Amino acid sequence: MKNILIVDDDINIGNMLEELLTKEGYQTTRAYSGTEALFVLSSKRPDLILLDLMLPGLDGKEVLPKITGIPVIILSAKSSVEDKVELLLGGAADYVTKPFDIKELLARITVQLRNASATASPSILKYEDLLIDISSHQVSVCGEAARLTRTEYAILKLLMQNPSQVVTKTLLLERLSEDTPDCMESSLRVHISNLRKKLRDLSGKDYIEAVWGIGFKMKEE
Amino acid sequence: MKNILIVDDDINIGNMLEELLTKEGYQTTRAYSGTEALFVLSSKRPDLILLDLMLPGLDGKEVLPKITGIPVIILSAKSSVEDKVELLLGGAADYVTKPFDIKELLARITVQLRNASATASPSILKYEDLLIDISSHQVSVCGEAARLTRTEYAILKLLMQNPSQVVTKTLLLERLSEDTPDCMESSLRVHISNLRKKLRDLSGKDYIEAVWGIGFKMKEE
DNA sequence: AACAATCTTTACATTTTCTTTACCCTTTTC
DNA sequence: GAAAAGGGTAAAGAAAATGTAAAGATTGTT
Repeated sequence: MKNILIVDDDINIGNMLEELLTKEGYQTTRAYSGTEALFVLSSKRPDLILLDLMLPGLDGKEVLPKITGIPVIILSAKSSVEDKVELLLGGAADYVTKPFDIKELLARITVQLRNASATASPSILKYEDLLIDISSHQVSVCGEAARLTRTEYAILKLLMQNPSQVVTKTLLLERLSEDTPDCMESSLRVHISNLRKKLRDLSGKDYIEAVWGIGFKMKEE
Repeated sequence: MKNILIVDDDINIGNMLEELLTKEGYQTTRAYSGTEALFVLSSKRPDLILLDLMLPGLDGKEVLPKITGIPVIILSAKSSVEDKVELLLGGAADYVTKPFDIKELLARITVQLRNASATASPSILKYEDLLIDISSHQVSVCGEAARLTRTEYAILKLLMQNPSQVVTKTLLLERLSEDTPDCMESSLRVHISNLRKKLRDLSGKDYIEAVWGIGFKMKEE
């Protein structure tokens, strides 16, 4: 059953939405401010978020960029094109102006959930004896927990998300520099070396294969 | 560069969209009826489709279900909720009513292209028993993976992208020198020889044919 | 401020790939 | 048919990319 987070300080609209969505067979969660929404998200991962723009405290515009991986439909009384453009380009999946038609909203929710399930990424990655639990950020090798640094974790995750695929050095560097701004190729080599060593110490195997001139990939068994 | 198919029988709106999208850096293709749209799609795969509803002959509603795998934004003068719901649930990615704001449309196009690139489908080149998966940088010959060097991969890819065409030595050298600055013709010959050998070891066949004085091409079967 | 964990740089060994060279074969040209 | 030019392959040396250890720089924590 799909779970939808409703973020709106207006009790009436919130209740109406909750009742409507429940009747349609969705589970709902409520939040009444931006900060509360983020708090909820720190422990839960709903399938979709309905986000009002005018919120007490943290504004909807400020909340949006902090949400990743979950489609957000903006619900707003503001119908200015500038707002729409800003939020759509800022990561919103759709923008519906109040007052909205209930059936249209339901249809747009369906569209987003349809998209999301097509893109859905599993929360547990498995590759032979390697396991990554994305949500808890944990890695286990042959049943034992591995202590990886943030960078090592990011590298392994990227490789395991595309098994049997070559992950280019360029892509790796790009992703890693989201956390740490500058990362030379020499540095990447060292991280991979360290990662290999940790995995080897726990399993005896080498899971990572270099593809000369291109990048790295998980070894075929 | 992203390609957008504009399906609209209204020349003025179509021209306006084409000009606008071109200015934004998109490639555009035009179709003026539903049947023409489907005809275009039988040979081309644009990244996104802007579909008008009221079309001569085959209606937009009838065209939509025949489109799969490409996001469709409906552009329509009809603003009735029934239409919106029907089309959104019927597979449309978004629904924009005419008259629309240009900036909003561009933002919604960006959103759809953003979604689509996340779901990126593998692009595969095929030639008899040879397969290249461009996205994962893999080559398989008769089902078995081939270990090609960067240069060998580049040569094979170039040949397979233009099958039945002769790829000139000049062009090959030009492309190869993107990676490695200096590459003489003698060197190219050796690369092709090595490539042939690897393919031959896996398949028993020789796929590459020399065209005297000009360059190389894939052998006709 | 001292400490620990992590990341980056440096340096060098190792491995793979690329280019050159040499020699032989095939096709074209006269 | 002989000379010239184009193409195929093997082998060796040159160049480039990778693997790893160790030292220096950065960051965050107590």
